[in-house]
Amino acid sequence: MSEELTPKAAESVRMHAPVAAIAAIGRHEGESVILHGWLYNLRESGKLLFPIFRDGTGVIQGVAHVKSVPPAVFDALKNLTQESSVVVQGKVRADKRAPGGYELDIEDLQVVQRVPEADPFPITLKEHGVDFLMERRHLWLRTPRQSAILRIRAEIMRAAAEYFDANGFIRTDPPILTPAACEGTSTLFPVDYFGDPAYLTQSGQLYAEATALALGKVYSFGPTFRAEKSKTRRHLTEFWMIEPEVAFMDLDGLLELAENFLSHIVQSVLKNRGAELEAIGRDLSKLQNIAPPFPRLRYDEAAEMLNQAHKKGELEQPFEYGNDFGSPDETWLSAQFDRPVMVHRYPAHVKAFYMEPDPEDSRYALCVDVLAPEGYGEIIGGSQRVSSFELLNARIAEHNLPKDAFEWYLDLRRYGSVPHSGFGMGIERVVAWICALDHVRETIPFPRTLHRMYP
RNA sequence: UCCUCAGUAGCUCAAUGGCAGAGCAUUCGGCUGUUAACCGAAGGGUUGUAGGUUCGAGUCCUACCUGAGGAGCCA
Repeated sequence: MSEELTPKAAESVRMHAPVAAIAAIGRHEGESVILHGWLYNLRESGKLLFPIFRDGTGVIQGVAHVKSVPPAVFDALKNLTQESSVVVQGKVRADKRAPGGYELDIEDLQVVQRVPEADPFPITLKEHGVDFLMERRHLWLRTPRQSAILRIRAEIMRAAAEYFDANGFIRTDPPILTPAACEGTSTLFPVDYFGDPAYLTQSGQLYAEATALALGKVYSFGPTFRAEKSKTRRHLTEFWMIEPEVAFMDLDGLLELAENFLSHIVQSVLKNRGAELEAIGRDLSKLQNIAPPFPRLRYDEAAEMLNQAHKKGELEQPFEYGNDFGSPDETWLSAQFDRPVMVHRYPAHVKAFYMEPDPEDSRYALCVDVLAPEGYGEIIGGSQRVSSFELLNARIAEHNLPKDAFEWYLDLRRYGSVPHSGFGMGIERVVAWICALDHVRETIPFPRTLHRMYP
């Protein structure tokens, strides 16, 4: 292998031009540039070749006529196979016929690795099934649509961290390995920790509460794991969550934080990744009106809306007051608004043990679920946390949780307890909504689902 | 865990119980502006597995395997 690379590296000495990224190639109009990339597709028409190159930033069509390039370059181009890696030099020319506005008049070509035709790149430009693509996720990522989604994902993560960093939050990441089940073992992945049982975290929240009482405003950002056998377009067993936690913040403050935070993310994606959104066919008008204030709905009001919807035949199943919303309920509710809707004050008994009861009516919890529009359902879940030692202690007992494992968590109420609130936002669901994808498996480079661990 | 659906060429899919097919991909040939280019030709099959019904099964029946969609649970 090394003897094959050496002469080719030497050959590149003959190329003299700046290396350009396709996304920014317009800056070099009229100039010769070098692209580092791969062959995306090759069309030919007699003595004219139209190779399309991609470099990870975009796609551009090259043009080579048999008389315009050296015979060796023409032959090498003509014999290129899909996804062969190349270094190509050409002159940038504006062309109205080109989708990106520019074409490359090819001058020189160095083939880094030619994909053999006996074993061609499996993902063609035609349709493929989900199973086939998921088995080849490592190659599927090279397609324009998938790489655009990953760029948008990266922008969502960047903008999310930017919002907190710019507003006085300190990033404090929780452990991934946790010593005990927080809310029952059934949803956790067990691991062997030097002979002792340990679990992959299903939420950093409890730890974020500790760091919030140390630092005031904090957030954590990392992977979380759920061993539930969920098999839907909204679930992964490994997903990324960003979780702010703020000391002295009540539920009203949390609602404001959530709407400002989400709006910042959407507006940042529109500003910095508009081209990618258009490339995947996103209707931008649906995102442009994502700005505060978001509609707020008490659980009771939402329940009433669901009942009316059922009477009108818009919902198949009747909603039973007192239950948590089912998936079809959330989908219907979120489709009623042009921006995320914040449903708050659920019945306490359907929510987690650590949620503060509403002082005006203790049957309700000071909690909120944020449902994304266009039927995307829950993207944020949060609450004001129980601040009373006595109440939290009683709740832990009621839920038959192992008290020893929660001693440190109770300490947070023994020593300088304050009202505090926080939420968790699932990154993949936000990416799915902003990109209008029908499945979260396309929102993360290598999804982990119930039946898939490869690649 | 439950419900529904699917599995045929490398891929996407056809085939009334009666000869295993098409488009794309690959190879060869043609074309000086192609836009998932097009035109012509070639190669390519243990119809998911096991059993059963039948003169005859890709097709009907049973079980299993694999995957997908949904429910529950959740972000």
